[in-house]
Amino acid sequence: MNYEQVGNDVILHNTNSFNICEILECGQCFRFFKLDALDYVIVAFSKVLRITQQGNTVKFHNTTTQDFENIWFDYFDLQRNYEEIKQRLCQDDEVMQKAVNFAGGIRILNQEIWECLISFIISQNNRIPMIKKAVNNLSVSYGNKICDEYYSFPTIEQLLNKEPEQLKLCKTGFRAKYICDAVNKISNGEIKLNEFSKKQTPEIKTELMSINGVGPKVSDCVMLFSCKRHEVFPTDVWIKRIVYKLYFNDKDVSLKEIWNFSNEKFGELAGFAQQYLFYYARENF
DNA sequence: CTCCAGGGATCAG
DNA sequence: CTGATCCATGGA
Repeated sequence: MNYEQVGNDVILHNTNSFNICEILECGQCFRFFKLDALDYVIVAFSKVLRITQQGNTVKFHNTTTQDFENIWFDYFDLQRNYEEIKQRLCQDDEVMQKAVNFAGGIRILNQEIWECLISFIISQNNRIPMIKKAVNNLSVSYGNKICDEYYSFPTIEQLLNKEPEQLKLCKTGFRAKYICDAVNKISNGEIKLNEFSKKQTPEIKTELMSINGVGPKVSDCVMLFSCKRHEVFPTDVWIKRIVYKLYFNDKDVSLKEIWNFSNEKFGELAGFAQQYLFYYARENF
């Protein structure tokens, strides 16, 4: 892979394991807008980025080499060798071979922790289109306008001292009080998001789960999608279904059995395996 | 109309 | 520790 600045765009050549549709639609991220097939607008880090793709050429519109190197390179996890990851996961595993064959262009985005946390709090018992709407409503109501109809996700300060009833206007529903609790615990220093990178995974999980409305699934998503903890295996209804069906011969198993299974089978690659399986399950069952 | 969604809190046994 | 019920909201 190599890249070059052409006018106002940065163009990636010879990109492998990269499909912008699969990356965005696989459920890890909620702040994007589809303009066309392989033509998306992403809002992250208070910036608006349009991406188009043709084959293994990816164009980042209206950006600079500086932003590409400082923000988007890590955001899209471009330093990681996904070919090797896929090869290791598919070794002696026909299920994973199908999943990877279906969507081998998935990459795990490295998102901002704060936004990721609030987004996945909203995700509980909710549907993806509704989650996207609620997150966007919060951004329009409390964030800053970046350009056109695009707004940055609100900062912690911008959500400070808001009542649950106010946040419900953004269609967050019963989760509004959970958002308030997250804001409070972070703003009073009880939870320090910027120290997560120094901590062990179980320690982060305990801290996240001290927030009302954050359980094992939401905390695993936050750790996988914004803390680079690839050994976790976020287990929701879809993952349960596909793991039963494809690995346990339709036998209903407990959460702990699924975690033990993923840990033994996928180990440090469990998070990647989860994304391939999740997208495969969502689109095919 | 009813049912349910990328879960988790709460309560009963 | 395991299971049932409820939660806002809106689309099917």
